[in-house]
Amino acid sequence: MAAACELIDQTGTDAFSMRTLARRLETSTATIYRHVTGMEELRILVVDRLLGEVLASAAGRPPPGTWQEAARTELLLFHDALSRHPNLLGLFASEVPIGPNGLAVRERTITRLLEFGFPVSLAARAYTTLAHYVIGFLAPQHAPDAPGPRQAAALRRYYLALDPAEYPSTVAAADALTTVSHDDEFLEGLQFILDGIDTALARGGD
Amino acid sequence: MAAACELIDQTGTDAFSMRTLARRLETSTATIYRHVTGMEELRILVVDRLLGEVLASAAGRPPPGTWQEAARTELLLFHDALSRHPNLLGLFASEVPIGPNGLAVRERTITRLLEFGFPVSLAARAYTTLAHYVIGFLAPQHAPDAPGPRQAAALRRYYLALDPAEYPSTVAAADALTTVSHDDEFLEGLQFILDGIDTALARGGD
DNA sequence: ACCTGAACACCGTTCAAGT
DNA sequence: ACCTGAACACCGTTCAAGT
Repeated sequence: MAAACELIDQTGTDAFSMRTLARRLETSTATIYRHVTGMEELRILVVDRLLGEVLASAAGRPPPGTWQEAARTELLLFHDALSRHPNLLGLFASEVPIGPNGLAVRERTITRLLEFGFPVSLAARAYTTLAHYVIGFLAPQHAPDAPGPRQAAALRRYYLALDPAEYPSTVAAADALTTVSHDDEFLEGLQFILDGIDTALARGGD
Repeated sequence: MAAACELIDQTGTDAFSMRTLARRLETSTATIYRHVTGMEELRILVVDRLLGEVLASAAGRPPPGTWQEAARTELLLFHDALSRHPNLLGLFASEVPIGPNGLAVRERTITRLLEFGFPVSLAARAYTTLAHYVIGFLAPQHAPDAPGPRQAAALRRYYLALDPAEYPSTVAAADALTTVSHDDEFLEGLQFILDGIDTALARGGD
């Protein structure tokens, strides 16, 4: 798993294959099949390894003062771990992570919400919504050879070059759509969701 | 593009390749390269074709009464189009869709928000957050041979079989996490975001 | 008991050679 | 001008054969 993570970190998802991994481990592809059932399990285990980092990075933190703080911290830890391993992003789109570390992260987040008095059903819906947001936010970033800011600048130029008669709103919003920093955009979108959950909580959380 | 969409609809993303497409079109792969630059452009064009369906399905609808209604309608049209072509889901994770139909859908959604008095910056942030949510919500669904409900039932059994001492919150929330219908879950998560945007709008939308 | 070369059935992409 | 067979450099996965 360590070798697989390193390989993806260094060369990207596309160059990662059973064969390149076997070469790095100085063994053969057939030997890898003695440890995992196939490519799919390999990817699941790599994802779970990253979630292990998320789990570890939370150790020793002071307990959160509010549920919003708790939720924001959880999401930011996940966001930060993926920032350290941007090439792993593409692995998250396909499945609900249910490896040991995935379970532990989900358990911790839901527990935090319940501790702050959330009804179980609201905690569950809040959790899944937040999880969907963070996946959706991070998924497009892993486009090959898109180092982020450069892509945003290109997108901005593309929007600004559109015919303002046909696309008035897009042209007007070009800056707002593209020049907000990655981290700020993440936090601002997150705040919408947290405020919406707050509204539901105030209503009684049914 | 029609052949490519059909092929993916019928056989899934995995079985879709230059070779299978060429076979269906009764031509050779090299001929396809006379019309598109490669696999990536092909995927972008297929995505844009689906967004064309989204655009068309909105024609002739009555104008929305509130901005929440407008936003919900836009997102539901997108959601419905993907429900008709679940196998196309996997194509959405990788890039911001900027084909002609992608541009038109974005333009229409942002325009609606501006018409209801949104400041440009809030409209842009609302749009990107909603887009990220819908992508993140739909992305995991396209797992191969996962027909949805069956997978949810399996996930529920998996959660319920966990050690309640180690995963108390996950076990307690197992039902809430897995038995809500796909559509309801989508709408409930969406409502969090809409309420959060409402809060920002009431604050003045800065 | 553990490992692996070689094979099988695939990929995306290119290009010299045909019509 | 348009099309394509065949090639190139790859895949994931399997298994008979070796140590």
